[in-house]
Amino acid sequence: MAATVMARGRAESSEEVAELVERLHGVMRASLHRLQPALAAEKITMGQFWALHLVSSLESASVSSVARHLGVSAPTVCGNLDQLDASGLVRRHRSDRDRRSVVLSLTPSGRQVEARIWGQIAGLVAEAARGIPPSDLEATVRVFRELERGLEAPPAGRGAR
Amino acid sequence: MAATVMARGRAESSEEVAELVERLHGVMRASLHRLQPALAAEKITMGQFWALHLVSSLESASVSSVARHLGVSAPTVCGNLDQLDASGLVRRHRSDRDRRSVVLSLTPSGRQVEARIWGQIAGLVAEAARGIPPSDLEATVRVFRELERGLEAPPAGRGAR
DNA sequence: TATTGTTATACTCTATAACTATA
DNA sequence: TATAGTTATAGAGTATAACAATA
Repeated sequence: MAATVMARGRAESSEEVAELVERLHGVMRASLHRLQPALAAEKITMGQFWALHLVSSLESASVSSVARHLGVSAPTVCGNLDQLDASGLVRRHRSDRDRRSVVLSLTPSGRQVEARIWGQIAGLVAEAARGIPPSDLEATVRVFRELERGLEAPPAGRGAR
Repeated sequence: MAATVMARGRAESSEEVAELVERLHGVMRASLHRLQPALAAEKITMGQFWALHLVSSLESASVSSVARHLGVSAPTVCGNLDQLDASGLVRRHRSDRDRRSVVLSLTPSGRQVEARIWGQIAGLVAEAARGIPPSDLEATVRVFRELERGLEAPPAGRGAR
């Protein structure tokens, strides 16, 4: 019955998962290498770019909200913002509603830099994805949505062993 | 004719690519966070693990061959190997055929550590992939093989803009 | 001269701990 | 007391440059 199918499915997907992990690692390092010239041209690092991207994406970005969405610590984001601030790409100002909090916004220059780098990233991946069937790309997006969801929360209460 | 279809396909996949990039980033950071306890338990870092994994995978691993396969510099690998060597997980010895070259091999302990961590990674991903249709996983592996291939070599001669 | 490995150095990313200001 | 942001510090990962030994 179903158990046989399950067992076969798991044995197969184990090798598939192993290959996926290696490819994921390979794609990440290759992307970073390919993106380096564009980042260097904008005098920005990858960490700074992700902070910039989140300030751009979030409704009302604060240090802690950016940190939360990126899954990094507040001091890390704070450091990235120091550099973005110094480069004139992001502005900080204290909130009037809660004076502990800092409201982040992009400068026009920050907006341009974010758009250019995001365009480079998308172009790079789109170029590498040339020739891949759209249905495969759609499946991949579905898989990654699910993987991210499944990896986010440590399944605390549920003993996996 | 085909141009219309192409244009539509590109506009659509542009958003798809953007989401894929964000999910990729999210999955990477989530995996690293989830893997931290296992790495800490083995007193090993992610960089050391990938070096260990390549010494394990390559036919006859040398510093330069590991560096090439990981896409990192020789000094980086050399440093990782220093630590793996000090932890008794990897052994180095000069090649007799070419005395410049160093032949790398896993110790029994290194083999065990590699297997345990690789198992953790695979288990983590397999758990997160529970419920994903096998056909979607297969498509994803195809996509990542192609993406890695497409990202590897800078398309030097071909002006992409 | 070219290649393999190593050391020296520097910079980024990351985290934890401690501190300040505010709530 | 708790929270937002920051500063201080330290460890890991990365790279380039300079060097040693060998080819």
